[in-house]
Amino acid sequence: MVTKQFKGSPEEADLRRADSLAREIFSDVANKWALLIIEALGERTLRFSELRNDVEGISHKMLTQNLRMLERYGLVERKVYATVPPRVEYTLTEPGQALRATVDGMCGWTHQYLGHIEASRRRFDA
Amino acid sequence: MVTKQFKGSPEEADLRRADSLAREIFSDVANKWALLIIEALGERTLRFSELRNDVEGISHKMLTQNLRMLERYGLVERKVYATVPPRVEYTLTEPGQALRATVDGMCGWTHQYLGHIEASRRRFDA
DNA sequence: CAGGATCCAAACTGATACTG
DNA sequence: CAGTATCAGTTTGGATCCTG
Repeated sequence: MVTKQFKGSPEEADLRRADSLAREIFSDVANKWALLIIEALGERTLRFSELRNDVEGISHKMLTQNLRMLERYGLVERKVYATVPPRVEYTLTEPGQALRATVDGMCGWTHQYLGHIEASRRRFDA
Repeated sequence: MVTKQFKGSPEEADLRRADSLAREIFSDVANKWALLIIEALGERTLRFSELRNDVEGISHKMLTQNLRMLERYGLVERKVYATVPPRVEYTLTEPGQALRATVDGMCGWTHQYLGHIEASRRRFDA
């Protein structure tokens, strides 16, 4: 839609594009694996295999896929060392660190309301 | 694992259970639909059909499914009015509001780094 | 070791039909 | 109106095999 006619001002158009872009980014980033990777990277740099261990339950494929996405978005930096065997390190960039701050908030929230949620869940299931 | 032997103290056991529970909650809540619903509910109460409109792109099925999950976790309250036609309203509970605060943070982050991300993406795709 | 490619299972979607 | 249920089609995820 909104392809043939355009009723609003150019500024309105920009806002709409920005909104849909923001929404797209949000949809990509707001998935558990991406956020758990961000959280795992915390302050320290990690290798692919270390991430695989730290982010419990993540598959090889999802790790690769999400790392590519995060790299593409400029949230993590990928550093390849031309050694044998190869060594690849991932580090949060500044935007990545900023995101991590909010993810930390979510983790804190989870722990804070753990008891409440567990109780509510038990109640609901009865 | 950790079923046959248990090496640590009982306190350690509790911490592990809490951690795996926290992780479970995080995994459920940290998906785009749940977070977008939380965000949409913001301060105001919304009906099912209003949510369907506000959370752009969500399917009937995913909306129902996520609302049940959020209700089960005690993050949204579901209020049914026995009228014809029926009216069902969803409101954030206090824990839900607390979560929303962190989701707001993520939304803010998205808008703040919009330009940076878009640029990085373009660079990566080249 | 890192990660691409492949195949199969599970999850999501959209449409539609049915209930209270 | 607000669901539940179901079906077909698409997408996503996991496991495995292969390479530099």
